Amino acid sequence: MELAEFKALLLESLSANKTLSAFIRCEVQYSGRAETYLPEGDRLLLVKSDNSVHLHQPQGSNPINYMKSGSIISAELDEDVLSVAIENVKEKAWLEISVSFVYDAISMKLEDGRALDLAGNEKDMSDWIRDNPHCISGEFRPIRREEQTDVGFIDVYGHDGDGIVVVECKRVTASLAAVDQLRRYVERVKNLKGTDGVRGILVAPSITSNAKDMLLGFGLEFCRVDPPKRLERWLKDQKSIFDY
Amino acid sequence: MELAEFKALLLESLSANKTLSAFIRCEVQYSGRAETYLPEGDRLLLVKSDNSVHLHQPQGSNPINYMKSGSIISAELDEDVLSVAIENVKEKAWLEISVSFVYDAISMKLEDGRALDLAGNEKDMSDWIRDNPHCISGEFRPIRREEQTDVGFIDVYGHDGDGIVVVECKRVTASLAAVDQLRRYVERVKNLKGTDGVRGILVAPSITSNAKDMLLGFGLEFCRVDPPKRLERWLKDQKSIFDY
DNA sequence: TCGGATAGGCGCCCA
DNA sequence: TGGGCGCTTATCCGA
Repeated sequence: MELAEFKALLLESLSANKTLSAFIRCEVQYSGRAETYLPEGDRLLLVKSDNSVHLHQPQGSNPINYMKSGSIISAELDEDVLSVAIENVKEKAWLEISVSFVYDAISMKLEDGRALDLAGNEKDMSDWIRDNPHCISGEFRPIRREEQTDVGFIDVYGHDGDGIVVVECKRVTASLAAVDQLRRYVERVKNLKGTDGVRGILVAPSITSNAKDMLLGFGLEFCRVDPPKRLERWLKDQKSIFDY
Repeated sequence: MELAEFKALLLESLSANKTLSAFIRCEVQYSGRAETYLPEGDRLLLVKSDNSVHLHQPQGSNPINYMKSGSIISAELDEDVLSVAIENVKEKAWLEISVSFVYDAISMKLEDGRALDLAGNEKDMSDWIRDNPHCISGEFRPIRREEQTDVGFIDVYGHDGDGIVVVECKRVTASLAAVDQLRRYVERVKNLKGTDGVRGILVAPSITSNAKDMLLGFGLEFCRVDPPKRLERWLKDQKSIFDY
C-alpha cells in the first residue's frame, strides 16, 4: 500500500471514529514520562476509536510503544516517509512514528459497549470471607469492608471475642509488600484505638517464605484461603478430558 | 469473509508463524486465574507469532481478553460459529472465542528483533544518585546498587560520616507503599548490623502527604530529586557514535 | 484531580 | 522455577 493511500486511510479512520490495524515498517521516538527510541522494524500499528495508539511487535503482551486515549493524531507525508505525530497534552507526551512502508491495513467502525463479567477478583474474595467468617476463626465477626484510614483501606474490619481484627486479602501468593500493608493497618488501628488488642490476618492461597518469616516476626497471622471460583472451569475441563 | 476462509487463514498464520489481525464479532469465555464472560460484540483479534492472543475493544489500552505466549490454538467450525480454543498448560488457563462473523482480516510474517532504547527509568535515577551523591548530603558515599537482602533489594546502599545509608528511589510520587519498602530495608539492615545508626532516605520527585507523615514518624527522610534529564542516554549514545 | 490499591497485571533480573 | 519489584504500568474507586 502506498504511503499516500495509507495516510488517507488513517485520516478517514480518525474522522469517522473507526479502528485501524496496519502492518508497517517504522522507526519510533517517544518523549513523555520517559524517553524512548525504537530502531526501524516491522510492527503492527493499532489506532483505536478513542484515539489511543498501540504499536505491537510480533511477540509479547504489551505494546512496545503507545499513547493513551484522547491523543491528537496527525500525519505528514514527506517524500518517502509518512510521519505520524501523536500528541497528548494531558499526559505531556508525544510519539512520532516514521512509517517507511505499509504492508497491509484494514479499518472499520468497531462498536462494542459490552463489559467483561469477571469472577474471582480480590473483592469476591473479601466478600466471601465476610460471608464465611468461620474460615478465619470461630469467633470472627466482620463489621465492614474497605474500612478507610489515613494509611489506606482495610479489606475486612471486624472483631472476635477479645478485640479488633484486621484482614488483608490477596488473591495470589502473599508477598513482603502484603505483610507491610497489613502491618501498616494494624499499627494504625492500634494507635487510633489506643490498644494492643488488634489481630492482623493475612488471607491468601499461599505466602512466600520470607514474607511468612516477616509476618510471624510482627505477631501477625496467615490464613490460607483459595480465591473463589478460580480454576473452576479449567478443572472441570481437565476432569472431563480425563473421563474420556 | 467466510468463517471457513478465516479458519484457513488462522491455521496458515499459526503454522507459518505469521501475525494475524482481524475484525470479528464474537463471544468469549475465559477460565484460569479468574473466570470471565464477554457477551457478543465486535472486537479486534490479534494472534501474534509467539502464539499469544489479544482481543481488543475499540477503546482502552489493555486487551479485554488475552492469553500469554506459548498457547496452543485450535479452531473448529460448527455450522455458523467458528470456535477458537486457546489453551495454556503452563498458566493453567483456557480461552474460548466463539466467532460468529469476520469483517476483515490480514496476516503476515512480522519479524522484528529490535529492542526499545529507554531512558528515564528508576535505574537511571539510582545511577544518577550514585554518581551525584552530594544531592543526598555532602557526606554521602554510595557503596553499591541493588544490594540484596532477604527482604528485598536496596536501590542504593552507602554510608555517611556517622553510619549506613539506605536509599530507595521512586521515579514518580512516593506513596505509603514506598515508605513501607524503605522501612523494611532499614529495619533489616539495623538488625543485620546490630546498630541503630542507619539512615533511610526516600528519593522521589514528590511524596503524598500521608506518606510523608508516616515517613517522618519512622525517623526516615525525604529527598526531592527529579528523574534525570530525559534523552540523556540517547544523546550520549549519539555522541559516542559521532565520536567514532 | 489526587490518593490508594488491585491486576487474569506484564516483564526483567537473579538465585 | 520462584521471589522481588519496576512499569511511559492501566484501571477502578472514593474523597
